[in-house]
Amino acid sequence: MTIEEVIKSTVKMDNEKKVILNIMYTQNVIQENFNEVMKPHDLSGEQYNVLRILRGQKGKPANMCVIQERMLAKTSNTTRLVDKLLLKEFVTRNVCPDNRRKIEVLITQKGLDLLKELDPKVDEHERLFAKNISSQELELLNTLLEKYRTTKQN
Amino acid sequence: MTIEEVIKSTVKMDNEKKVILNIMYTQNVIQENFNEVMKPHDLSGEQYNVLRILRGQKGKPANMCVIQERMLAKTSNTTRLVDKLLLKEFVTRNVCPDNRRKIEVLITQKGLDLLKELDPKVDEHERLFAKNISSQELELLNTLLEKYRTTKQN
DNA sequence: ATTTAATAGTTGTATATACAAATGTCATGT
DNA sequence: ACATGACATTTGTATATACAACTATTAAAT
Repeated sequence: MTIEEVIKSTVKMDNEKKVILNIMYTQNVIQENFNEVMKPHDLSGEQYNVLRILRGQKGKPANMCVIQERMLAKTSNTTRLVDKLLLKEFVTRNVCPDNRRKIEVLITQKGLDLLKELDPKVDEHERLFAKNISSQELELLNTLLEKYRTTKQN
Repeated sequence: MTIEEVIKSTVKMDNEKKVILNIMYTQNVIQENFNEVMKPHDLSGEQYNVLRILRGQKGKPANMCVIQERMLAKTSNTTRLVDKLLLKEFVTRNVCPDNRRKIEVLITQKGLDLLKELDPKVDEHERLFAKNISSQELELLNTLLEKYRTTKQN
């Protein structure tokens, strides 16, 4: 389905506009599919993202800054995401003894178990769309997106 | 900046995962930039989107269904978006006389004036990223995104 | 030692997203 | 006419995003 069909546009659109709509809409499709994967586990996509970051720490505690800078959506509110994960006992949160401004967030065994259960589902989700294009095209798509978003200063 | 640098990942990531992160992050970058354009006018990106759809109706009233199906984010709440636009007097809302279940939403002159003022800024926003790649690459990017998101039933 | 600035995180408010339930209206069958 | 189901929209609730204001702590300057 072309992006014109998606938004039921009848007028001709130039490629500059089309690419923006294509990126926005594709992100939407991916996200909706991902949320479907998470839904049976009562986890939002963003909460999953935080858990994944914490696992990546490999036992080293992460403070809020670290979580924030590893997230895709740089403006999301880490405090409240961690609140939700704390309620579900997927993480622990403690004041850092060396610097009491900082917080040490750690993933619990319960959190690690959940991630392990989710791993194959997430892998499948990633392959679902990727298998629509060849591996050369996949690599090209990555290169083009990176190039597209990197605005040269001048 | 590669996506690995963005999320400060040290481990090797396969292209299936990378492309998802690239799409998600690129959408984020575009959206943040777009919100910056809208901010001085106290308009959210989604409110702008509804106004743009209404202008596209060329005087023909749009009901909620029509607005919804033309929006990129298919699950967004049109009622409340229109509420906000109504408060700012950018649209009118009336019950459809032929079918009282339906609502006729129309853009006002004030709304049209605002869009006219925004047009050049939106054009500039679209070109900002597009000029990072050639027109052939732009076309290729559109094709790849479309192909990527279109999952074959089987 | 005290002020000032920087840093880390939390909280408040408005808006948007996601989804289910509820309301009101219309179309159809009997 | 009345019940039933479909349709169009609204409302409620939980979560997330965007952003500014606030609190607490630490570091630096004098």
